[in-house]
Amino acid sequence: MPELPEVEVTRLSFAQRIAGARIDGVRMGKPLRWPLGCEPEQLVGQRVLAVRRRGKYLLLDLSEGLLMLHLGMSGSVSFGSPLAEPGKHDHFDLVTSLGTLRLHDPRRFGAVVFASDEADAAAQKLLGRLGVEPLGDAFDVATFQQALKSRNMAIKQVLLGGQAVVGVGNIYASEVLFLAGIRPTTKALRISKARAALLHGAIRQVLAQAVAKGGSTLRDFSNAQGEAGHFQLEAMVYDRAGLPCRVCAAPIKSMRQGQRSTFYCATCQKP
DNA sequence: CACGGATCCTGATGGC
DNA sequence: TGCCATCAGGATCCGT
Repeated sequence: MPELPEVEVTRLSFAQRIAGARIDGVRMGKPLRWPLGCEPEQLVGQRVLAVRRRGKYLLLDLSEGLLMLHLGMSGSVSFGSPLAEPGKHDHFDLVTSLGTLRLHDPRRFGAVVFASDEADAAAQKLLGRLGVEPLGDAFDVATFQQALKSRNMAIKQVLLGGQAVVGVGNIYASEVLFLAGIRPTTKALRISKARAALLHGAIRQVLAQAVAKGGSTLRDFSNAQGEAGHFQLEAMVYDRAGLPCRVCAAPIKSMRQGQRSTFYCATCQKP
């Protein structure tokens, strides 16, 4: 469910409401991808100062530490008071004076990890190698062109890799390449500067628009207040194999790249 | 180092 | 209460 826009929409939906809250308790369900990294009691009594985002991670700044949340493939967050009794896929509750933050994650590829601060080894392991934020000023055309020049890999794989830029997941990778007119299999280092500039613009445009519209998701995305996103109504290629291209009417093609499905229009997107 | 693949887990879907 | 194969929004880890 969660690519960068969904994570950001989730953040926006509860960051203000949880700010200043005192942590009163922690409830853990089944194990997630990684252990919490501290005793749950260590969190109790701390304050949640702010909620930030880095890539697809939600970062809760605590009065004495940092709590990193990742939604994996199937995670979603809700925040409210009171919340219903935890269901079988609710694997982490942070009970606070202002409401309960709950991670619901059927596949359990998500994680909640504590670090004493951002320089902590636990934080560096997860955040240390992340690329530049696509919606920030540091994501400039020249740097992006440079990053592509060194990669002898299909451009779609580079986008998913998270080193040239973070936050582009499997859905938006197909969408962004369609908008830029670039075939997903094109090697990154063979993309001209002009086309790299187009791709750079497409990434910013698509992600920013998805955030503005409340996040995407084909099936079940909703923010922490339970409101659904609308981007799925506008996918140009993702999950549209065999359907006519919205621009040229040629049938959308699908293929596998690195165990992930890719969708593209062979007419609109050039190698 | 760069790259490709296996891997974690549960649920939905479709073919037979 | 049918069974089995395939696929799903991520990304780390490991072998080459």
